[in-house]
Amino acid sequence: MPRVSPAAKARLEGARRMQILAAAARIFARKGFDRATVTEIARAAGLAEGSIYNYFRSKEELLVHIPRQLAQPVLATLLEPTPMPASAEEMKALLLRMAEAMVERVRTHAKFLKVFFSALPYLSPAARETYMQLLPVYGASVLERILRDGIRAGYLREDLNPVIAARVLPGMLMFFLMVQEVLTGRRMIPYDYDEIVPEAVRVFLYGAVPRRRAARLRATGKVG
Amino acid sequence: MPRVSPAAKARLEGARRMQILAAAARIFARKGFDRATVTEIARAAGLAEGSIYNYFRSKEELLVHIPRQLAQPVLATLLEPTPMPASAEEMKALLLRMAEAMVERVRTHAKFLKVFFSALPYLSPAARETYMQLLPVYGASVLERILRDGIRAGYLREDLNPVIAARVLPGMLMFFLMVQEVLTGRRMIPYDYDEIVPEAVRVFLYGAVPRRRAARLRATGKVG
Amino acid sequence: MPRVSPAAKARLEGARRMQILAAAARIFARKGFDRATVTEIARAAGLAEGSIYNYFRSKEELLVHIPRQLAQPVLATLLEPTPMPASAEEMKALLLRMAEAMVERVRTHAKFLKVFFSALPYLSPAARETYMQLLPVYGASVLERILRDGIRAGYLREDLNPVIAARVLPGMLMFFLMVQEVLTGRRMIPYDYDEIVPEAVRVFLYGAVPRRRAARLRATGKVG
Amino acid sequence: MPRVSPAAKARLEGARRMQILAAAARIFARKGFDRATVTEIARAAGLAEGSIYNYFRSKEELLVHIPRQLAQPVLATLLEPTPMPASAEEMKALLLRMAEAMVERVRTHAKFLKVFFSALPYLSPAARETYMQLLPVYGASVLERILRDGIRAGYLREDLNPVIAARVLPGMLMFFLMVQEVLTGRRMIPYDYDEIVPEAVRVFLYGAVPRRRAARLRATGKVG
DNA sequence: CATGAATGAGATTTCATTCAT
DNA sequence: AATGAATGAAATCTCATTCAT
Repeated sequence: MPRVSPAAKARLEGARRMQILAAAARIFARKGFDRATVTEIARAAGLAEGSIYNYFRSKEELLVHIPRQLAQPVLATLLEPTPMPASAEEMKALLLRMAEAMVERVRTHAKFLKVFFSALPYLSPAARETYMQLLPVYGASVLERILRDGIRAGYLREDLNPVIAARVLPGMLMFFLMVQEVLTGRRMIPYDYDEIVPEAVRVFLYGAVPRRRAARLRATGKVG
Repeated sequence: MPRVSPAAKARLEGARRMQILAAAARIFARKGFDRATVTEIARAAGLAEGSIYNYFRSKEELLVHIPRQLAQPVLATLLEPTPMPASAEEMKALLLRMAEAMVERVRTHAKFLKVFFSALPYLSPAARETYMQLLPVYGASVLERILRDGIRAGYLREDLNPVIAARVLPGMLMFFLMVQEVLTGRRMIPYDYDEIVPEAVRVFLYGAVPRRRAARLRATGKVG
Repeated sequence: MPRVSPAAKARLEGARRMQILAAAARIFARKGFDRATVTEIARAAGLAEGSIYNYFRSKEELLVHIPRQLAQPVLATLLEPTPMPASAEEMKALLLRMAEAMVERVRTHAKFLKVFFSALPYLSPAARETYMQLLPVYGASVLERILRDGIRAGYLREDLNPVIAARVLPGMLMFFLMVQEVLTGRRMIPYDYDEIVPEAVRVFLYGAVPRRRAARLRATGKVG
Repeated sequence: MPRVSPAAKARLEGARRMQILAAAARIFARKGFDRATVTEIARAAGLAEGSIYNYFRSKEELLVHIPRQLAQPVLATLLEPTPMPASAEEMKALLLRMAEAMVERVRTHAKFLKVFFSALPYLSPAARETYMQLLPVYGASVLERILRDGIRAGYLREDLNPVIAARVLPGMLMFFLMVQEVLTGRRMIPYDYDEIVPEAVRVFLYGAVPRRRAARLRATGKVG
């Protein structure tokens, strides 16, 4: 005969799991998966080493469950439904907002992403599969839909490949973010993100070549 | 009395070091830094474990020295002097060549990059510093110079920020490459790089917005 | 005020103890003393781990109490009184019956005997003493009496040593049984026990040497 | 280039293995497989814990290899080519010699056998398989051949089943030995083995029933 | 009494590094 | 310089036992 209701018990167990995962994420972020020790994680969670194993079968399981419980909110906001833009200006505003959100999220979760990228390549295939579902995180599919709409509506080039463009666009900032925030952890150029982000969006939308000249080039058929 | 001349000896020692580093890179790539064992590396190099320590002080030193000796050639070709483009078309051709080279190099060294990204965040500060010099590998500084020239020559927008643009441009492909080639190892969209690369370059140079419309928008002062 | 009478309470407690010991015996039999876990035993007994400790002080106590409560019945049937045989034929029939009973019992309790032999040598002296009383299980003393009677009645060799014979006879089958049923758990020769048992008894009674030849040898005084 | 000849190295390694196995056998014998610790075994062998693993892959492997290297001599002498007996007398002499050897060996290795029987039932199937090959140690197959020859030569009953007889004969002494020497470690009857062994052989060869009477019984068809 | 989460000692195993040869 | 056996610290995981509820 249980002294606490099953519901209360489940809630309590869930809380403990969260508490452990949070500690694990902290430690993993600080030292990497292989260098973090279970004892350390337990201490960080305010438990004894053995207690961890009442909630997770192994150290690897800790890693596998971190995103599911911890990154879920991040993923959620990233994928929340966005109103389709009706013009190039609206598109620009939307892209700016998305880019700013991306920057903010990466910077906030830089430490976690560090673990993420470190551990991923060497996890067991099963664990990797679990992680994989998190990867489209960078929102390529959302972008693709938006670009496709823009082309149909005529405010984006009709010869733009939305599949490819949706995959190269995020990288403009993401790679920079990865290097600066996740890998090196130090500022690489003397600009803030509120300068970098608009510039990236402007390049994406209008290109590096001056409009007049570009128009001329296109008119004479020299541009591909 | 030395049997071999000091020079010959140095050469021999250099060769041995290269041989060990090559083996280490292979093993690190396959299993990650922490999971690779010194014994394994020694065997792969055709030596006994103990012998490694005649050439490197520790396992970490192996990692630290890999880029310097191994990535040097990669870096070299990337940075080899390129004739400055004199027009947008030449610029486009140059960017295409650079992008293709980048794709080829990342794909060739995917396994090594895997280690690189895995190990980097958790290395000792000293080791990290060593690595750092490799990071501009993606050629940002070269690009920056090229863009600056283009602006000065007038075939790139005069309000383009060459510092930022040089950092966001490589990411367009690099992030995609990282995810597809290094992290997941599986194709993510049904396009080959000979379609992806030109599209990325085209977007960078001419933007996603149609030229005519863009020109008009810019003329009415609503853009930028 | 007790809700139940002390007597009822004692009965209940006794039942619980039996229930736990039965579960322990099952698990010990399956995995051996050291590899069985208290949790496992508790689950098999339909209790939680902690509850075990309300009835037994430790895991070893479980083992110590198993024979007393559980092996008692086994032992009892094994030692039940047998009518003395009056002739060699009756003796043969009796030995056959005893042997068959032994085979049946060993096979039935193979799992229990497995624990028995595994744990015995390493128990605390006290625990071992408890077990020891089970050892004459193989009924040597009963046999000895029967053989002694047979010699006195003249249908067994007068120079037969009943003490020794009573100890070597059971082994003919027991050792085979131990190896085949308890230790390896697989059939070792292509004969069933209904062929093996009579053959063993026949050898015991009439020997391996042909009667005529034996008679001759004995007559010439060469045997002995 | 090895400093020591491969032969010398192999010899040295073999010696170390023996040294470790001897220590393992001692410790296993004292505490049983599960309660013995690798550290303990290492200390007993005069090594550090880790060193054990330079010679054996796991603790279980230690157990598995003990018989092979330790019981090898025992087995060897047991299986050494024996001249086939040409008469019942020679057969008797041979059986006596074999039985005496068996007694001597069991008594010498009583402690090891204790471990052997304790651990066997719970080993991994693979390990058990390895052991299995040792089990016919008690010489059943050798005996079987000898009995078969005896039957063919006519000095053993032609209706004797050599397969069964070869399996029940060793048990006559082995079971007694197991109980007295291995399990309880104390003398159970007031006879020495130099009385027990001949009596067992005599019973096996000539049976418990007096020859004359047996002959008569067989003649009247009441036996067998 | 029943429960089962918490505990932490202890066991096995790995592996970077040392060092005698 | 090369070797690889030896080392032992450290890591993961198990499980008997306790104890608050």
